[in-house]
Amino acid sequence: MLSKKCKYAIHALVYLTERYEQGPVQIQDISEKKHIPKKFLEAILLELRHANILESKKGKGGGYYLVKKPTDVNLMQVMRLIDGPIALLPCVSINYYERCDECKNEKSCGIRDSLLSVRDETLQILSDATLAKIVKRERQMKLN
Amino acid sequence: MLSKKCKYAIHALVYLTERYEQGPVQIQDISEKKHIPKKFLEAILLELRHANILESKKGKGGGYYLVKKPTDVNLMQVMRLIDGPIALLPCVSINYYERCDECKNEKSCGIRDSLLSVRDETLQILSDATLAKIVKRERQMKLN
DNA sequence: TAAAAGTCTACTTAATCAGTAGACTTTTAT
DNA sequence: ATAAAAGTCTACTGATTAAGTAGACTTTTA
Repeated sequence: MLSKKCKYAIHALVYLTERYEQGPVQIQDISEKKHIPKKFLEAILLELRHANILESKKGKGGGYYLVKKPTDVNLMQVMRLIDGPIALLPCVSINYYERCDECKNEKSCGIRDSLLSVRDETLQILSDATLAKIVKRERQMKLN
Repeated sequence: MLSKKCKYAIHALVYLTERYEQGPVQIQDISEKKHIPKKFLEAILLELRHANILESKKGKGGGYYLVKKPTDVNLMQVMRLIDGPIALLPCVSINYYERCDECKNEKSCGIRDSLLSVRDETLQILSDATLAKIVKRERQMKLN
């Protein structure tokens, strides 16, 4: 399961994508509309800013806004940033690889094989899910 | 990520599958061969027995053995049993469903859609990964 | 009947999750 | 100039879970 932090991050990003290039949005605003604890949200947005996904403007009239293009941010990136590994075991992880004690030979591990497939399929779907696509899908859905 | 407990459970099951219908295998044996802390392994095997995947024999010459057929036990079952939900969010979970506060309308949630795909693909792969297939794959791999 | 096995309850210890508090800095409108 | 509005940053807190451990107990068999 994703952490709540990650879920909040995604929802905040979707909110900011809906307001892309419309000036800064205040934390307070996002917090209220998306029901995310304000203080917690502050920390999350800061993290997204440090990753150069968001930028902020301080002072009155300030707030957060998306600097990357909505087509250039996807769920894989966000999940990796906030929650870390996507793979189900360290021995099939790309960014957090660690050898597995239980098997002498990784090549002949029958478990690894399936979990590699899961990882690949998951990465495929998540990297295809850009903020642009998510928001587009929501707008289309709402027409029905 | 899977818990270590779940990883241990899978490795123990594979070990018992390799010895299917060859009489009980002692905890000590599994523990040593698979490098799993014995006391921890005891708890895991007990859980698998309560789920009617394993059966045990007490007393001297006792141990654990697989009662379900190796074709009837798959990674989806084991992961659900030990770690719980497979889905990445409660709102896309089959067995642990919970409504998501952030979206007014679940149908029009653009995030949900991708995570449903991830869940479906994952379940597909994991339920196809039976103990029989895993062991078969290992045996074939070892020939090379 | 002793030794070998699994069973069960109850700890423990460390890490992570999900936040909160509060002082600080920057910016803008008056 | 300065008050108010905004984000920044460090440090804490409390609850839960992960990963085991201890130890007494029961069952079986040679």
